[in-house]
Parts: sequence; structure tokens; C-alpha cells
Amino acid sequence: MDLEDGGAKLIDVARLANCSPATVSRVLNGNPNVNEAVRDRVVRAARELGYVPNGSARALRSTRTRLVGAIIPTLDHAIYATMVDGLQARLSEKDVSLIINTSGYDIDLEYEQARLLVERGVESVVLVGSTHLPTTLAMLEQKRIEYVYTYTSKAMESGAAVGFDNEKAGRTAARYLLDLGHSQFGMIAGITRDNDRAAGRRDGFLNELERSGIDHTRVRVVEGAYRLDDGRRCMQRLMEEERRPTAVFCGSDILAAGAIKYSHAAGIAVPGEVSIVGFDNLEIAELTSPELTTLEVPARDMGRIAADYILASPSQRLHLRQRELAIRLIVRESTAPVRR
Amino acid sequence: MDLEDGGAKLIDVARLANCSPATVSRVLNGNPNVNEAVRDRVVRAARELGYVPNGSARALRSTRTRLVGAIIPTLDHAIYATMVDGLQARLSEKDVSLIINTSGYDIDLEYEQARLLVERGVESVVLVGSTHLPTTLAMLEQKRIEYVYTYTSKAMESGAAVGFDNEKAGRTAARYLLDLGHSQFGMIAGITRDNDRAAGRRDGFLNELERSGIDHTRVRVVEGAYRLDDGRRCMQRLMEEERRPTAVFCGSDILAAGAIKYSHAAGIAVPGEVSIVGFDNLEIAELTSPELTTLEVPARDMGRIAADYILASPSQRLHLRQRELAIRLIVRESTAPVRR
DNA sequence: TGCGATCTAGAAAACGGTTTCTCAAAATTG
DNA sequence: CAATTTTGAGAAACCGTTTTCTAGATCGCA
Repeated sequence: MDLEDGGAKLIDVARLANCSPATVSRVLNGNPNVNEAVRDRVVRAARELGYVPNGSARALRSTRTRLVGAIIPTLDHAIYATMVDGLQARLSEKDVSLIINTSGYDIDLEYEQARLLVERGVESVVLVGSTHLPTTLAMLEQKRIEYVYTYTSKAMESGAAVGFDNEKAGRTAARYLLDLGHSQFGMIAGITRDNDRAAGRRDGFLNELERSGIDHTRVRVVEGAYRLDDGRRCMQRLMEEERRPTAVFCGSDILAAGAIKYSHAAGIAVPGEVSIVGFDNLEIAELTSPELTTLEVPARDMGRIAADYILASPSQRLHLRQRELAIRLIVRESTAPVRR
Repeated sequence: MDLEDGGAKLIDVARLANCSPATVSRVLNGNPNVNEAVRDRVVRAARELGYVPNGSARALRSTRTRLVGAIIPTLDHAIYATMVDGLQARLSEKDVSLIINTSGYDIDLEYEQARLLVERGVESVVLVGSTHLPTTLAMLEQKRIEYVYTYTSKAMESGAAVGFDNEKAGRTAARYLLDLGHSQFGMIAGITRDNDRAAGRRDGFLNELERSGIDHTRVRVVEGAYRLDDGRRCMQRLMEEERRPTAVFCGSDILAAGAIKYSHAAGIAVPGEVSIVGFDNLEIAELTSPELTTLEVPARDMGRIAADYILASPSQRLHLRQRELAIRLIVRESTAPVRR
């Protein structure tokens, strides 16, 4: 009768070790109040039976699941995949498992996924950005589930945030291009609907221009999803305008790469005729020709730091609630002073 | 006393709906043997209380967790991230959650993660490639957990596989370059240790060359991790050889992109002096100049099909056990007939 | 030696659902 | 209309752990 169904249970270990289930539980959980000899017998018995505890039972009784959820727009974009990679790596060091869901930038779908995560008993949830359904947040709060915003630095009343200031990032791009002497601007933003980050970048960019006397209505902003082709198309629209921009800020490196592609095809010199700034500093920023000037987003760090927050004790958390990471301008070859 | 701890439980719903817990359970699980009126009361009560079932309790009693695990080398490489994206999307349509772990190409670490997944009660595990510790597989089998190999088409005795034939892929690359008239070859392989896929690609490449009378000892093979810089360095080593190759096959697009970068810097014309073939057909293949000739790996499809297998009933599964997907050669600009 | 404090470990009660068993009422049948 | 089947719903057992409660054994110390 050795071909057991699922395997040995705790009580089987107890029997083999000739002790009570309670004792086995204590040994397995590192409770010190157990005699050396017994401990040994239990460990041996557990190994012999190939015993693996039943997580559901454990979770049910102890009300601790050691489960974390993350809901991100997509794994198809390196910026999120890398964040998750960092998050997962750090969590798994502490035997915490990560359930991941992709919402495709849809906050209604996000709610459904959050609900499922709650049902699974996750103890924390990592979210992207700060645009979420009120019901989503209410549900998490009602269930006393920690949540962490990423890619944004503004935490709400409850919940924490680890990320950067998207508006400041937009301003940085504007400042840099202004300093190069540009005065004709265009922007290829990501889709800003339900996306505070894309919107923040755009607003920061426009605001900084405005502060330097450039009316934002004179700045053409087009939006595209995060695909190469969108970048191409958007750049085309920008360059077919009556007054061509000499400087274009893109909401992501992918869009920027597409913009460069289009420029090549259309015989527009980069950065000779138009300077292009990307966002993210993905590996591809080094692959475009010319190489892409861009803003570096600390994706992996965000994941790691979010994990640190989650793993911290409630008292430690207070210090970690709001964490703004720096974003750096990486100057490469796709930008130059404006040509007279 | 409304500020409840975690929220309402099933029994609270039962009380409010004035029925037994069993009935509530039936309603929530779509059991048809329940009167319309009662069903209505239960649904209403559940909504009113914001009831969310406790997954652990449910899993414990029903022995079904609706949890799937995936262990991949890294999320930092688009080829895996995209597969996971497809996998997750399909699974979540059926309310199955995905726990993901990255092993960093370390099969010992993979075992630890598999163990944790087993403990969590996952019903299936998605693995990458076919190189795994015997104990890992034994554990899964003993616990009657389905597992699926991806990125390889050879299933073992037990378990399923959805992927492609890496050796055939290597042969395809060789055939293509041979047909272009090349006779001096080099290869930049991924790290082949514990990596059947990278090794398969290399072997297929060398075998096909050998079949055409090219001694494999004359083909220099260097290995690099999957970073741009590794591609650069490897290409350098290849091109500093006495007899320079005129055709180089790279185990991934990233390596190929690095190789092209190096060639540029070193003033070696691509494809004039050396043809370069990549592998994966990532988005970056369109960004290099010249654009990269490469082999397309159906990453997203693998994820989706793996999900289909997992979601299938045991009887359906038999048909799906081994699924070989086609890989296509995408000819772009980085390859050309050998120069006389 | 005796008495409280400290260890050690077992018995039994949870945890929050699902499932089985049972039975009354309603519907169907001859 | 009686006998039989079907339907609807409750009572109670159960899933596999952890935790609380309890108590015997051992120890320290007066």
C-alpha cells in the first residue's frame, strides 16, 4: 500500500516518529520547546516519508499565507517584467510566493484580479500607478491587505508607494531640451487614459515648457500604445505637421525607437533635424542608431524595494511608506543642440 | 461592532440569508439543486456583506486549489516574460492563478522553488526545457502534479511538452547559411551548462554543418550569457581568430545585437564581411542596423498552449501531451551570400 | 525534602469552507 | 389516491494543520 494518494500527512510523520501531531508541528516550525532526541526523530521521519506540509491547511489555521499578489499592465513590456523579476527574487528569499496577474491597463479587469487575489488570501498586493477603482482599494482595506503602488511616488492615505515622480521626469526632459535651445516641441505619449504615469510625464513636460514661455497648445501631443509601430505612426503624424518639432519627447523607449525608425525611413536626420528623448532606458536604448538619449527608470529597484516594504514588520513599514527613487537622464546620441 | 477583522464568513451569509451554510456553499459554487428564491437571498446577502470566500479553507476541503506554478530562468529576458504573459492571460480566463518563480538557470534552486510550489498545492507546474533534477520530477510525480515542459518538444515518460525542436532550429540556421555559400562559421551560443535548449541549438547547427562536410572542430563556438555585452565580447573573440568566420549564428537576438554592435565598432561590415543570424525574433530584431535575420520562437503561443493543456480534462490531455510548434526563419538584412 | 518554576509534549479545539448523508416535501406515476 | 421518485435543504463530518489548554516530569532552591 505504498502508492499513496498525495503523500504523507503530518499525522503519518507523528506516528512514525512516535509522538503527537502537535510535536511534529512544533519541530517543523522551529519551536524551541522540544527535546533534541524527539526533534531528531521527527526530522528523520519527515524526510523518510517525503513529507510536504499542506499549505492550505497551514494557511487556514494560522491565517498566514505567505502569499503576495502583483497586478501589472503586462509582462510584455520589459519595464514591468524587470520590476516583477526583482520583486519575486527578493520575496522568494523569504519563502514568500508571488501570484502575478496582468490587467492590460484595464482597471475594471484589475478589480476582478484583485478580488481573486483576496480570495487566495494574499497578504499584500503590488499595484502599478495610482489610478485604481475606489472599490478595489476599499476591498483591500476592508480585508486589511497591504498594498504598494509602484512607478509612482505619491502614496495615498493608506498604502505605500515606491517609485518616482513622473511629472518631475517630464520636466527633466523638457528642461534638457530647452537647454539645448529647442523651441519647437512634440510629444509621443503613452496612452494616458487610466494611466497616471503617462499623464504625469506629459503634464510635467508641458508644464516645464510653459514655464519657459512656450504655450502648451503649440505643442502637439499624440498618443500611442507601447509598440514600435505606434512610435512610427505617431512620429509620422508629428512630422507631417505644418511646423515640425525639432525636439520630441517619447513616453517610452519603444515609442522612441519607432520614432527613430520612422525618421530614418523618411530621411529625417536624428539628431540633426530632430532630437528624440526616450523613457525607461531599456536595453534597446543602446540598439537604436543613433543610440537613444533617455531617462532611466529603476525598474528592478522598485521591485526589490516593494518587496522590502512587504517583508518589513509593521513598525518598520512606517519609515518605508513613501519612497521616491531618482530617475537619471542618460545622454546618448539622439539629441543635439538645435540647429540655427 | 462593524469594524470586523477580516470580513464576513460563509456562516454570516447563511445567517443573513436565513439558510444553512451548506446552501450558501451550493449557491456560490453554482450547484443547480437550489431554489430560485433562496439562491437570490444568498446572492444578495453575500453582496451586502462583501463576502469573499476563504481560498485556503476551500482548497483544504475540496482538494482543488486552482493554482498553477511556473519556474522560469528569468523574467528579464523577453522570451520568457512573453511566454508567461500568454500563460497567465489564458489561465486567468478560467480563474486559475499563477505563481511564478525565477531560478536564474540554476536547477538546484529550481528544486527548492518546486518544493515550495508543491507545498502551496499547485495543481500543475510549467517548467522551461527538459534539464531538471531527477528529484524535482520525482517529487512532482509522487504528488501527482502535472508538469509541462516548454521551449522543448520532447516530453519525457510522464509530463507534457509544448515547444519546438531546438536542434532542428540549429540545423535550419546552418542550412540557410550554407545555402548562401558560406563555409567559415562561428557560433555565439548561450550558456549550455544545464541548458538543453542552448545545447540543442548548438548541436543542431554543428551537425548540419558536419553533414555538409564541415568539420565541427573547425567551427569556433563561444558561449555568453544573454546580455548585449556578452554578444560584443563573444563576437570580438570570434573575429580575432586567425580564420575569421563569414557567418555567425547566435543563440539569441540579444547576443546577435551585441555582435552587430561590436562589428560596427570594429569596422566590420554586416552583412558584407560577416552574416549574422539571431534567435528569438524579439522586437529588437527590427532595431539593429542592419535589421536582424533570425528564427522566430513562438513564445506567447507556448504559454497559451501550455495553459490549454493544463486546463484540459485528463482525457483531452492525452491528445495534447506533446506539441511541437514551428519556428520560422525571418530573413532581414544581416545576412547575405558569401563574398568571393 | 518539599514546593514552585520550567520544560516537554499530548489532547482537543479551532480555522472556514465543502461534501456526504439524511430526510421532509413536492412532484410524478400507475 | 397510494406508491415512488425527485427536489431542496439542513446536520454533521471532514480536510490537515496550528494553537491553546493541560498536565506530568524535571529542575532549582530554600
